[in-house]
Amino acid sequence: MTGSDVALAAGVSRTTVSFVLNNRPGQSIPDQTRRRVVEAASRLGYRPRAAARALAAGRSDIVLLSVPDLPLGAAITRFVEELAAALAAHGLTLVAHLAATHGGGSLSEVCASVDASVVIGLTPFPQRVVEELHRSGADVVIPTDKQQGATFPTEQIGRVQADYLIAKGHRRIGYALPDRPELLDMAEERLRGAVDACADAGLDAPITHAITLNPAEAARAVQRWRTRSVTGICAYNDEIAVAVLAGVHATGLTAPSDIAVIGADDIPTAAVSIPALTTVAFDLREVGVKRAEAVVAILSGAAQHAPLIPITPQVVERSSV
Amino acid sequence: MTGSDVALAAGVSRTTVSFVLNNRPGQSIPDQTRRRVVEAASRLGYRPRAAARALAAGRSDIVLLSVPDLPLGAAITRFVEELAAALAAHGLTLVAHLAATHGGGSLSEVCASVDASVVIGLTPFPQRVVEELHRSGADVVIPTDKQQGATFPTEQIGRVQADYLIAKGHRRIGYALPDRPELLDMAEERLRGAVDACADAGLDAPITHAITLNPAEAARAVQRWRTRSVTGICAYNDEIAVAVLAGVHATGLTAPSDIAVIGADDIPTAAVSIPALTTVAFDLREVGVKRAEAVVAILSGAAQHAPLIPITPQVVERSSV
DNA sequence: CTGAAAGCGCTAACAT
DNA sequence: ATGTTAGCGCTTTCAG
Repeated sequence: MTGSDVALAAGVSRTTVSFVLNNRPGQSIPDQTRRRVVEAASRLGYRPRAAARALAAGRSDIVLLSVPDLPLGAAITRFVEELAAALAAHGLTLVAHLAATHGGGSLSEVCASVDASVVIGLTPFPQRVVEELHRSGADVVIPTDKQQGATFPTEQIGRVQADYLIAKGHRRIGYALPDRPELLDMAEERLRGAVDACADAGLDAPITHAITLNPAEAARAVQRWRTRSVTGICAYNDEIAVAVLAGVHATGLTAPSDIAVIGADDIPTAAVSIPALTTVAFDLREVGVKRAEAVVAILSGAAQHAPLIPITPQVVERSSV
Repeated sequence: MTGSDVALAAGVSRTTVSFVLNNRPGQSIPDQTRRRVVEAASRLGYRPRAAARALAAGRSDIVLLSVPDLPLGAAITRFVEELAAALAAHGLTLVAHLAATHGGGSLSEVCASVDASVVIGLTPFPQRVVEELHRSGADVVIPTDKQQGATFPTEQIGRVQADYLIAKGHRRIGYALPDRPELLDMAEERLRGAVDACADAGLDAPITHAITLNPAEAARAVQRWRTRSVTGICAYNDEIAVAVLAGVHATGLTAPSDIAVIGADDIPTAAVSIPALTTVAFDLREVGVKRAEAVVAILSGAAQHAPLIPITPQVVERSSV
């Protein structure tokens, strides 16, 4: 099933087939001919061979998304779906590279193997990786270290958490950090928002503790917060929040009366934790389509870098605060 | 940086470059020449262009994994990593297609766009989708409806759950099904294992209830189980298990004294639920490498279909049973 | 043992 | 407005 077959079947030349199937602008092809070609193509079940197209055009229509193994929950899924759909609308195809350590190495190899034109990450790629990626054939890599922050700025979520606690009357805030080092980058960003919120409210910066997913260890952290008279905890995410909740339970305390905790991400189990977890949710769907637009703009030379896309986190009130 | 550049730099022909870089067997190339080529290639940072290679060879080295949006937890991540690594060892590259509904449609489009030679799913592809995929250029698609079951059989996990409960003295078992319809296929497989275990022990089949991630609704299910004197619940997965736990708490009961619950998957938060969730974990790493071997075997014509790969689930004892 | 030559299926100048 | 032609970078018979 090649383009020539279609040309033959439609009684036109190969070029014409290419023109109409790619909807090449600046060509005035009679609707009559156009229709014949389209009809022949679909009748024959013609699918252009991606490799040939990429080779000839000098660039593929593959967008590679580097997905770190992070528990971002359903939000990230929606983001990916929306991104894929929006990209597809522009003729681009999204595939993902799942890696525990989203460093360089395997990513650039995959990039070369799939002949990706664009590589997208959730957090900025270090300059070293960016160069590696370009060497592997990527035309555009976003986000990069230099030009901007993460795909979407997550300080907002730390800020919303702290603001909520503060509005509820808490004056001494704690921040529960994850213990997994890969999460630290993202955690610091979220923490920053909480720090700012406290500063704006004239409060001390949150007292941080790293939390392990283990009730006994979480209990220790809770105790330390208590001795510093912390009454409200912002957790990096819902997993950590649930661990903190386990910690307060293990120390014989109860949330929210003794200590309030607010999570982030609104994972499915947040609603069924004990007590039900108050958390902040955010919708990444719009980020997905905005990202896609940015990619298209850069690819077409209409833009240099992808803009930062704000998110608007919203607290989901349940009973842990 | 093309193959000709390397040939020029190494003072050999293009053909020779291709031969040594691909380690083509049946050619006796002097180590001297071989070394010169390799050296030149690495010095120039040569990367063969995937599109050109795929076009000429008639097949790419891309393996596409269809990842449904299911909360399979960390296990799946390990599987993907291992699969990717094992595939890479054979010169194949793994990329993922993330889709909420892992039906046909977009999958086959992505397959065509990335020019994948192999498409792998977690659960069997319906015959219709298999054909679509082949039309999109996939040489091998696994698992298919006809030939075998899922990539790894998960009945085992239902069986292990029920066996554990039975060993603890429970005679009336309940099974907590997810309410999301996309999960039903997999849930039924797991349930089947529990049903078998009960049958083998001479017990009635588990009483099933669909569970929503919502304490009040879960409580209703718990009450119904109670009136049927169920004392032990197997949950489809840990999320559902945590919801059941919330249900027993909401009805004023406590686990495990009033009712025991065992989950599946061992998600990170299982350790910090209240009470800590007893669950069954399984290691998919070996499945990953076995799958990769099967793919290579099929691609080389040494095998027809991929074998079913057994998993050995193990219960992680905590305090909900 | 190495090189020359013919495409793989498609795009894009260039010609008609 | 359509067809002709020349590659894209690589693999792979087939000669030398």
